[in-house]
Amino acid sequence: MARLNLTIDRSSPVPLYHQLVEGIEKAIYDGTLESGSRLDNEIELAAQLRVSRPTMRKALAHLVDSGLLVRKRGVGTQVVASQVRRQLELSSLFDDLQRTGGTPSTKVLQFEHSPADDATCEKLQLEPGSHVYAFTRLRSIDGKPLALMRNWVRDDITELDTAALTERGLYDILRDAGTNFRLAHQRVGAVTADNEQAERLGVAPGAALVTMDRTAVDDVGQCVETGSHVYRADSYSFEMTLVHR
Amino acid sequence: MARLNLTIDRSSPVPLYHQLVEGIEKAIYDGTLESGSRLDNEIELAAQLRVSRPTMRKALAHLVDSGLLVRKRGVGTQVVASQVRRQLELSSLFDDLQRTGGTPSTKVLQFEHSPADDATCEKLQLEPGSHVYAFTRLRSIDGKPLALMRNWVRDDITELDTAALTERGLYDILRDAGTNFRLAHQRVGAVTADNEQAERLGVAPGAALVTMDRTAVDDVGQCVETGSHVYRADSYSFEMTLVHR
DNA sequence: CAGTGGTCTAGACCACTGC
DNA sequence: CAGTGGTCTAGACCACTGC
Repeated sequence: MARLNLTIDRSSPVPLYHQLVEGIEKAIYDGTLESGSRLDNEIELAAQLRVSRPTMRKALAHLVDSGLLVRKRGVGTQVVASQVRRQLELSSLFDDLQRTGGTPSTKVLQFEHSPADDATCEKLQLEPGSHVYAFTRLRSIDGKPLALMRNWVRDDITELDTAALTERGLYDILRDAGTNFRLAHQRVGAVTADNEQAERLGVAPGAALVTMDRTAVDDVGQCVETGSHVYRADSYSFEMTLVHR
Repeated sequence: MARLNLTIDRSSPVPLYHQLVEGIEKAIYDGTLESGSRLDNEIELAAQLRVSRPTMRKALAHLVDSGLLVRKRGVGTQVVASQVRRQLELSSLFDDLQRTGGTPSTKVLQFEHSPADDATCEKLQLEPGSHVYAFTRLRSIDGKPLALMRNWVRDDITELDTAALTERGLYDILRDAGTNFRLAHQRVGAVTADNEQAERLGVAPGAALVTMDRTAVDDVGQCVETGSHVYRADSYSFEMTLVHR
């Protein structure tokens, strides 16, 4: 039962519970806390680290949610098996593409700013006839085509154009314009490539593609963006970790 | 700004915060709390419902996590747009298949209880040469083939056989045997059907299939099960909601 | 039975938001 | 500036687990 050896900085603007999370994460990843090992009980941990029990609990709950710890009443708190943890990785929200490591590039195949059809207005919760940005991008990694992405974005957040979308990711642009994303709903499926998709993505017609439809919501409950993407199945898959509450 | 009108039962074994969650969920779904409307601030809500502020906060945090509310410091708490909520649905852990509504049936195509290969031992974190259950099932809904599922399960939880797997879902059996699932790591992708898969699933060779590989962990950090599944893409997709913390 | 996490309270102080 | 959610404390009591 390894004793935690963290230093907490009370003058830091970083919340105590978050310092605890980071410290424990680090201890798990560098091996101080071994895979499968048990932690002291939360009351003792709180005393050792000189924080209140609720603060300690908040940190532990966060680590449970992110899949690093499992807890059981009457039993204790354990570090989850490393085999599983290794898969978790850093799969944070919306950075699917960066994760792969290569250099991404984007080509804007089509761009317009025009009245949205009814289905799009419904999805983005806009008045019928509202204008939206609609565009199609081809995303490549190290020059190799990976994804064909069609998106619709509300036009009252920031101005979009082909140049901006070529230079930067959509979420990057929207975040800079003050959007705080909170929720995304995704549907992932499969399809075979039609002739156009095959040509754009450099695969044979009939090759398997991963499809992803997404709608994203910001911190004031507003639908900001909806998109319909296809990815080459030979070089892309979605990873996710489900935590049972 | 709709006033919440819930009744809290302090003699109930159901935790207060959970009663609050259920009450607010109900108010959202039956329209008492309209899409996009603002709730009173958490201190007032706590006073109205005669609970402490931390308890109220715990309930609200849960609703934020499940995608029904969005909060912003200095601004307030709002109900998220109904278009998004409608998609969230009840996508709880591991009930992917039940969700579709039809009557599921299962045919066990292959079943063995034998020493696992090294890759499987690694995944399930077992000593090399340990025995595991390995089996392949065909899952149909209303008689229509939907999924071809290959699984490996540790053998020290409960006894498995073809009859049990034909009658009941794997997770159902394992839960009954005392397993409390906590985590699952999934990878979802796409592939085209080979001849055998096509025949089993009743599609043409080359048709698109959704692939899913999963490893599941219980509440003591142990890997219980790993599986590799393929689904007909024309009748199946994965839905998920990502919440940004 | 002792050990553990789970729930709940009543408060204090603070940081961010929007006018 | 008033209004809001975010952080933190120190405690009480309870329910489940495994021996």
